Amino acid sequence: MTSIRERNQELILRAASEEFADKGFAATKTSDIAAKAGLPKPNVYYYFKSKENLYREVLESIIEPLLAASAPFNQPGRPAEVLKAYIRSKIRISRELPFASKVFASEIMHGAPHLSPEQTEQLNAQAKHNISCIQRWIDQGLMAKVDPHHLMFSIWAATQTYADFDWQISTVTGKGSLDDEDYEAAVRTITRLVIKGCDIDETVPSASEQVSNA
Amino acid sequence: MTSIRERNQELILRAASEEFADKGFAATKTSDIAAKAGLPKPNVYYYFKSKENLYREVLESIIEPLLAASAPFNQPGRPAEVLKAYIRSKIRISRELPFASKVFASEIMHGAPHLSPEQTEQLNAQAKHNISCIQRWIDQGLMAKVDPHHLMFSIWAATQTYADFDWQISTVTGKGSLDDEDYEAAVRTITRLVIKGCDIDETVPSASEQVSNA
DNA sequence: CAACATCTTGACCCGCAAGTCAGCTAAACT
DNA sequence: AGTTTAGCTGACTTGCGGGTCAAGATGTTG
Repeated sequence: MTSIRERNQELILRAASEEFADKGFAATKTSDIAAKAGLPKPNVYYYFKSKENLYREVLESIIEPLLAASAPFNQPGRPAEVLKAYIRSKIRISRELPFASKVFASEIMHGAPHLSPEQTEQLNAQAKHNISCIQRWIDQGLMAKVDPHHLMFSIWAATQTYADFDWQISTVTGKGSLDDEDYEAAVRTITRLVIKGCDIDETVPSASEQVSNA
Repeated sequence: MTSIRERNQELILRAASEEFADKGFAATKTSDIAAKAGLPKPNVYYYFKSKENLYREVLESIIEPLLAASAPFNQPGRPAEVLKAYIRSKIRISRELPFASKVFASEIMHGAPHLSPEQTEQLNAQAKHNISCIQRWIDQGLMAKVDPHHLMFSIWAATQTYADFDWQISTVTGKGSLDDEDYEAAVRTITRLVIKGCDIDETVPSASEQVSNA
């Protein structure tokens, strides 16, 4: 049916996110996007109104996954489980959506000039919610008094870095790209820092409590 | 004497680092740099050969401070002191050189296309040194077995984030800019995560051992 | 003050990349 | 087959921004 349209839009979007991630918005040429997508330049404009539009769609595509990563904070749960799940999700995004992730980070670095106020508000609200959630845990004595803002910034940064600074990571580790085990090690390390840093004792194993309600 | 030259170069460099930090290399217009410096555009070219040159000088300016931040790793010292000093230095750089710092991060994000091989190598060597230093501590049983690579990535990311994602931090905290106490809290939080995450016990107070050699 | 160097500036050039368009081809529908 | 819609493309326009220049202003030195 509209499979041509869908296929080409997808090709262009994919190419665009790679190019934008690599070079940034301004340094990216639409002709390069077209070339990477294997299409002539006017096709890009046939499917997307403008370079900026295309960029916004790339940005758009990462927002929902990012919000979804905060899901653990939106249900009741003990600190250890929530934080672990959050860290794991954030790392997964850095791994599975590295380009869009990087584009997003770059956008934030420059003051989010292309994000709509609604998007900004949505992300901001979620961040604030997560922080207040942590504050509640502290008040309830479930974890140590670690500044929730700075804790969140550290988690955000430590997980995001695997998308943003992939070049640095490749250079320092000497590996072209990280494998499953590397990402597991990343999750382990960050989780450890956070869990131990917050003095969260993990007496109860994770699986048991969810099945039975005793 | 050459005070005109020095003054104007300084003005231009300062303006340039702000502009490059704000918008990135490609999106920055030399005319905007000139305007921010309060000079006509040709002056920029009178003092600096090209936009790229100017950019490289901004980059250059942050490398030495960054290497200096790793100084604690270059002298013998116990893990707690070294890591604390490193974290504090990195945060200080993010605070005191926020623009150049951001420019550098952006450069790294895009694969360091403007860094000379020597600069890359120097930074890389220092990073590897720091990591092997941590590995040695682990081997000596001075800290827990935390993957040194990922530990360094986390520290780098968590400290760097205060320069790179200042907008996000302002938005989430609701503050226009962070004050002394905020940066202290940042240092405290990151230090805590690292020290506790690495199971480093801080039995010996820091001051005593350096003065007396008993 | 003369002559020399440094600095400043408005006006200009030029290349590059965003975006357009007219006309084409290939599907889809009847 | 014939008509309509969707998709494709080479060739073009246009504006913007990096970089230059030649002439003037302002210092500097003996």
